[in-house]
Amino acid sequence: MPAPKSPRASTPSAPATASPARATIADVAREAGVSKATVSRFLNHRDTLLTPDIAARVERAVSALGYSPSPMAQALKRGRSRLIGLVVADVTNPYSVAVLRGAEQVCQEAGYLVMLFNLGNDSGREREAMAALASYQVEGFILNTLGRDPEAAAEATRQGRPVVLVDRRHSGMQADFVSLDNAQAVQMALTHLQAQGWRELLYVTEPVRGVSSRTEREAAFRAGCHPSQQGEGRAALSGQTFESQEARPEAPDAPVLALMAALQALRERAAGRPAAVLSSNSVVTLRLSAAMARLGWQWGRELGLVGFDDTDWAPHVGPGISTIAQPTHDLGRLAANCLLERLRGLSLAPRQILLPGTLVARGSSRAPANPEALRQEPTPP
Amino acid sequence: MPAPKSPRASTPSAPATASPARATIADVAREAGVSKATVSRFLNHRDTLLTPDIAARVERAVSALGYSPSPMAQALKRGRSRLIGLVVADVTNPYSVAVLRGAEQVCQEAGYLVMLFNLGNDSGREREAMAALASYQVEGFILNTLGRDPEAAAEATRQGRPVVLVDRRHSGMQADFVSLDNAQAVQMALTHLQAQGWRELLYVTEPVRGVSSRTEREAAFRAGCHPSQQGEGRAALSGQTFESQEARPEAPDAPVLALMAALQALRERAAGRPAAVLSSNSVVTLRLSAAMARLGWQWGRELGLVGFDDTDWAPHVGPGISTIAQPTHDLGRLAANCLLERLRGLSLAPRQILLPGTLVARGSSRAPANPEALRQEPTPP
DNA sequence: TTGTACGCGTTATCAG
DNA sequence: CTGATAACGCGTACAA
Repeated sequence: MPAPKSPRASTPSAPATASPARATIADVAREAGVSKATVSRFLNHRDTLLTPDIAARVERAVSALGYSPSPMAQALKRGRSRLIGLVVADVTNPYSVAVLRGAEQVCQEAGYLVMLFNLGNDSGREREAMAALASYQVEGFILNTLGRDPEAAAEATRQGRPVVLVDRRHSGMQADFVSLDNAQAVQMALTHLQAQGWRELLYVTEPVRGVSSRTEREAAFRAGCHPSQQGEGRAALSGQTFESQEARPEAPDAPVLALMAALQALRERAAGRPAAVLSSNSVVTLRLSAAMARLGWQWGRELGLVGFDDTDWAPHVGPGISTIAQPTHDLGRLAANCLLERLRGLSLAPRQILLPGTLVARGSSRAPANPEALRQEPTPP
Repeated sequence: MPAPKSPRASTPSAPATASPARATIADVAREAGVSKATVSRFLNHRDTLLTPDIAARVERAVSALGYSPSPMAQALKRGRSRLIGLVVADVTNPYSVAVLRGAEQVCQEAGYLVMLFNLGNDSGREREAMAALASYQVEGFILNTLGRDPEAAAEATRQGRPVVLVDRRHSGMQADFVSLDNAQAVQMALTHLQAQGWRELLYVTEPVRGVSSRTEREAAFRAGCHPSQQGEGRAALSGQTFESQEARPEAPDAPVLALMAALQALRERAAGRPAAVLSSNSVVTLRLSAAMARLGWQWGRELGLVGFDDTDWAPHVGPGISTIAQPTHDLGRLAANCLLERLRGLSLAPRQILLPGTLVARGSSRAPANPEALRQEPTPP
């Protein structure tokens, strides 16, 4: 048996002590005394029977050299890269992180790796992100972006790679969609607030700007609140919507000031009836809390509160913040699974997967001290 | 001028309406009527002068076809993949996310993409993570892991790829290290607590288990607190350390119960002198807050608190939680920059970059009601 | 059943 | 200055 030639002998200038660079399929073939094709078959088409003798030799060589095929070369050859592109509007958002976690887990289990692209809230770069990811031959996309870049939709379909949308729909895009059931969630929150005796409501959201989840939540709120019917005898909720501005560098607390004004207006409108706020996500909830602190008010006393997103700090702010918990981890897992199914060839019309939220009741929405509203009939006549 | 041949004409079975798949360098060459080599040179070696005529033709062809080279093929050819591997112990940790953000930003600006691998707190998979990333030819690693997998260090040096460690050192690993200056940060917190009049201290940390940042912080705490010198006339701080257990599924609130006991012991030990807690990170801070709530105690009243990590919710818990803010974003940016410098060929001994923390004083550490301790001399004789 | 030869998209080398 | 050619590591028709 001939002594195996030293690997990488082709470059004479390389020092003999060079790191034992990755073994290639050729190395394995040489070591096992077979052809590259045989090694390749052994790895990819185990069903095609090989002579037990040969198979054993290859197997031994593979483990001896610690060989594993180069995904790069594989991708080049067969187009499949075992890579998933994940584009996120803002990694700072705990929601996005949870999705990332779920998706990454599923992908890893399936032998895929996730390439992350963070937009850093610069939604204009969505197309750029997809192009960058695509250049690495990612096999599909999971998009948790604002969905406001029309070019992104075009880019996706043009590339012909499957796409799964998480939380935000993209107008012109044919794709699976995974999200919280926003209508159900809002309705659940409203029912809870009403049952607790809160009557006058304010929905606080970031600027809607066509972002689907924001639109849906606001619409559900409007539908659930009979606006300004406070004259009637029914125990109906009345409510309004307020768009909290983004924080701008020049006037960092302008949004808080605006929020304070809105909260004061809310209580005036309520005219003694218990008033509460529904917050569209955890960022808004924090901003609201800042406004409350500046006003010297406390959740559950001057105002009630239910907020989207059950963060880990929610129990510890004020009397505990009541939240709508999203099954974020499952959303991420489902998104990844959808994508993997498509990659396995599943060809269905775009699916919609809507998961219900859960209400976590805490102090911020407990029955208000003023029992006035409770004298009303809870059920319509 | 001949009509350009339809791309991908080689496969007759492909439908004519197939998506216009990425243009290759061959397409450009054909379009421009030059050789592939010329196109390649035009792109990579602009310094090598080309005939203006030819250069113009190539340029036109490139933009006409919207050509951009395939990083995959480039990686295959030259080993460099323009990929950075980022391994994170736990994406759920806001600290890790901040690092991720900073690093990703710098990498993107430099034309690199980040491949993320989340360990999900399973530190045993560190080696696996690095191997997976390495198979995609990542050019270097940023590691924010526990640093307890000795094989990981071996793997890294064996691969000969540059590594930057963030926040946690790895014992046997030759690598740049970027982190908060833990000694400075702890000392700063202790000085603040002492100045505010807190005398008996407890340091609460997750189990140290050889994790470098935990070790360093605990050591700094011990050094800054003269343990149990309460008999002396000096206004020295005395303190102890407590390791908060991990939450286990069977007994989810066992850690909180243990914490409650520890806090009660602390106050007994203090015997009337103001007692405060230093928390090793935001997760521990939250657990501490849970214990406080169960005890019916409030930060800044029954106990003082300073906690590592200035999260966005810190101002809104209780009277506001005093924190040690880490320059997380800069840490991420610096880590990435270190790596990029190494990739550009910088060959220096491993560097250590320690950034100072900032104290954000809030209600939880304001001077305690009991002014007893304030009568002591603030400066030693 | 196994080996040979080619091509995936690039880049580097060597002629011309 | 430019073009042909080989090679990177791998998978797969095709031939043996």
